[in-house]
Amino acid sequence: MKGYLWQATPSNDVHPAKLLHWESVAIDAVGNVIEFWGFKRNQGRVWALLYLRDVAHTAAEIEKELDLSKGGVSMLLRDLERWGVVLRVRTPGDSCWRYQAETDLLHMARRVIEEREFSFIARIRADLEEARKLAEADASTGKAQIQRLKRMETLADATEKALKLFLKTSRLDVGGMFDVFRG
Amino acid sequence: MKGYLWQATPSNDVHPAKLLHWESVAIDAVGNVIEFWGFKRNQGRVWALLYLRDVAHTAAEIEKELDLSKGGVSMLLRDLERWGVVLRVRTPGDSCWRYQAETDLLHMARRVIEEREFSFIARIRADLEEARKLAEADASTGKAQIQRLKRMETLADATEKALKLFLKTSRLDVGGMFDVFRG
DNA sequence: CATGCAGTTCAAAACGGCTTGAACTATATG
DNA sequence: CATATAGTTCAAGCCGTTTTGAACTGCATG
Repeated sequence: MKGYLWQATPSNDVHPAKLLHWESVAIDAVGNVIEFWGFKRNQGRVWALLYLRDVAHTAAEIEKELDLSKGGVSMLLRDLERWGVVLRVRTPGDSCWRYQAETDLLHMARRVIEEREFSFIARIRADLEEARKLAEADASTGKAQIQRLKRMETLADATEKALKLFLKTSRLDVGGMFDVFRG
Repeated sequence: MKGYLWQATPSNDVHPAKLLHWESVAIDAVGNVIEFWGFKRNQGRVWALLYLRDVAHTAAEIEKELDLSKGGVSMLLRDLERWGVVLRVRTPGDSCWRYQAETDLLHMARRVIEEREFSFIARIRADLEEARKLAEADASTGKAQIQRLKRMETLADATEKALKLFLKTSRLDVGGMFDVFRG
């Protein structure tokens, strides 16, 4: 959840490798959702390219199609592979790796978010609790202020609860997508 | 939902106006949650200061307490006022405005997110739909690709559904907080 | 083992959002 | 009306994140 003022791929750009127009529209759309989920736009774009094409591509091909740098592609693929949404395969005769899309994105988004966000919220709650304890220890603190600190803790609680429900929901919602994304 | 590697207010900083240590811990914690919700960290900090102190402050005071710039405070207050979480009051005798916290933050967070996110998701869905239509119009598109484009639309659907539930939940969760945050 | 291409690394550049601060406008006061 | 102080605006600067590209490593092949 951040600022969402992305550029809308107004047209086939100047250096297009061979991406069809509709491909780039779809690929960028996926890039935007995934960015919304807190990942890099280009992680989503790489995955989307591989998923749409349904053919294992080499890093060099991805680089040309999406107009990214060699180093960038390498790092993006490493992330996607680590998260299990892209598979690195070596066709028997061929001497270099090819990459292909694997499983759906939300599956991985959930996992990553789960691990990332909860420690985040836990930290906030810990800070608020610490603040309250310090305030309580300080004789000059008014009763009402302690009240307000406690109420702020509810803010963290509510956020955590909401986040939990969010993840649980996306698990259920996506239940049907589990298979939907294969083939 | 973005990267959450914030600095933990390790100690009373160098130029503190007169913020107590526990105050700054709490204020920063609120800044962090609110940033998580997609707002500016300092919007949360300003609100938190006013809420914790429960006394109307002048812009100059806020500026000193939180070590912000004059211009920054002006803009932050404008946003908070627009969202209805901070009230601008003028005490009879006094010649300058004072600001005080009003209602809880989640109330406003929900409203703003609601309006912001849905147009965001709508846009993504529209792009995916457009891509699919273009692909369908192109004779060279394979059947399987159209399938995959449709499946990508489920990604937007699932995201939207999850978001809706998220907001609804936060509404329920916060139901009890509605009053909790007053006085 | 020399050559060349695939893949990795990382310092530096590019980018984007946030904040600053100086110039400006508005408003109160004598 | 002159002056002072509060509040606003916005171009420029700052800062964190992402991307680039050149140097490097590793591996396959002749």
